[in-house]
Amino acid sequence: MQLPARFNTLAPSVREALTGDLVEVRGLSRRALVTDRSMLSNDVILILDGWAFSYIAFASGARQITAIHLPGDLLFPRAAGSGDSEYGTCAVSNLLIGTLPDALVGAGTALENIVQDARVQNAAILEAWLANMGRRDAYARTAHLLCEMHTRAILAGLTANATFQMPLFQEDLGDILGLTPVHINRMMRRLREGQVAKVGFGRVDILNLENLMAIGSFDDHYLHPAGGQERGCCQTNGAAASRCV
Amino acid sequence: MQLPARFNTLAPSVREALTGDLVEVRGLSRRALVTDRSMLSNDVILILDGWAFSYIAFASGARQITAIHLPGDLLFPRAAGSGDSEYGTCAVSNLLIGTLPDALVGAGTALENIVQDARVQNAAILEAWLANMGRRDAYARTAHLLCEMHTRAILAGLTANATFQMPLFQEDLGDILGLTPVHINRMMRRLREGQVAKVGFGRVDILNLENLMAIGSFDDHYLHPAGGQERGCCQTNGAAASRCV
DNA sequence: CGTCGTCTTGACCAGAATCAACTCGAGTGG
DNA sequence: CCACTCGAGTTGATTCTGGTCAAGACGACG
Repeated sequence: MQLPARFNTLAPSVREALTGDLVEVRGLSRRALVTDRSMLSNDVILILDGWAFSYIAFASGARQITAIHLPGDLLFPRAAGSGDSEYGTCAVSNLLIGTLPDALVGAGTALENIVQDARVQNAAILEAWLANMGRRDAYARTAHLLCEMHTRAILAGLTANATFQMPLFQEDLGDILGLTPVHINRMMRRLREGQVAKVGFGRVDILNLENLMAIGSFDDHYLHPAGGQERGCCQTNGAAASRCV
Repeated sequence: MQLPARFNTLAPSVREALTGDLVEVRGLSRRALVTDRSMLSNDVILILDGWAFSYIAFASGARQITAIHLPGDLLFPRAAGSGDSEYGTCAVSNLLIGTLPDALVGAGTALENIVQDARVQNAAILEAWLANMGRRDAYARTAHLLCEMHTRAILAGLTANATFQMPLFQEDLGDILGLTPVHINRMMRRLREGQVAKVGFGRVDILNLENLMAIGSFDDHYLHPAGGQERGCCQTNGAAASRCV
């Protein structure tokens, strides 16, 4: 069992625990649902290879993608939803996943920290997405997403340069960013014409990363564990938010 | 120490653990920052009385509120942020909070389940907000938020009917919903003129709850622990999402 | 009484949605 | 082998939701 590159820095004992605790490793094909089987428990799903995304689908037909999962990411499935909204997770590309049973992941286990960190990380990304949607226009939003995916692709060991695979349709991107596919297309054109990034054929080529980051006012700190090396670093925050005094 | 109504159903032993573990109970005044002191650890903050919200503030001056905290809610502070975004939590009204030390909240403690549930709940709300912003127009979004706050006010024991205090400015509501204060105002007028809800003076009066829920296509399941009574209930999900086959 | 902060309203503008058509490549079947 | 379909991407024309700008109302407070 080859673990995702994300885990390369872990202590061998933890890597072994992770590998050993995996049950029900299985492959899924493009666009298959991953959350139909593991739903009856608090088991955690580990992405071993490929991409997936989680979404909320409304009865109206609208869909909001709430998370993208890359190799090494952990996924905490939710009950299938009720009323006019359905929760789900589905494979973007061909996908290899494993299940970590509830019991092996909770209090006092070797994996506790990993799982906890993943929860915190997932929440941080969700907050960043919320801020992205609420407070940036379509162009900046698109740029920000590309920056995030680029950084995460590097962290997942999927690339070392400015090119990576991103097997999402423009319609998917729209459902991530709260835009229509047509408008995603226009934003992509704008990025292309500005020599900032080329997106298409399931691939992203970043032509001018600095520029892209500026457009999306991207700051990667939310993708890294708190405070760099030290966990929970402190800094007195004199400035604070101007509106909260 | 009077615990929020949310905890009334807990076993007495857990209530005692909760009360006993609280350190540094303190009061804050309107609009004071709560995250400046507890930031140096993974301590958890419990809202004892009053409202608070967490936000991300951009260098540009824009702000996105990422969570509203009511009495009984738990809050997991994040480092103060860097680059062009600042994270923070501030008191909406006068606020009483307590701190639960990291060590008393982790693996094997009496509070483990409570804390875990709170994390899951916080994530569920965040996802609902994301979907709200991404896939509903301003009117529906506003209605949805009012429904959520109403349900949560009931769960927090702050009201038993269709009226409750909500000490947020229209500017705050805008920063929750990704709208301008002017447009929030228009949506409030529309709700008022449609005899659906009256919002103002720090108070919400829901005149027609059924209608309000319909406008916001509100479904409260995400505010309740998984599956109602049973934890992690299973239901085979034949329908699934139409676009993920 | 004047100032300040919040709410309110109207007029106007712009960013994104909508609608509709066309391109292009991959399959598919006659 | 070619016509056909189908799905995804691309583009333009038009509409409309929500933003921007600016002014006034109103209550709290010094």
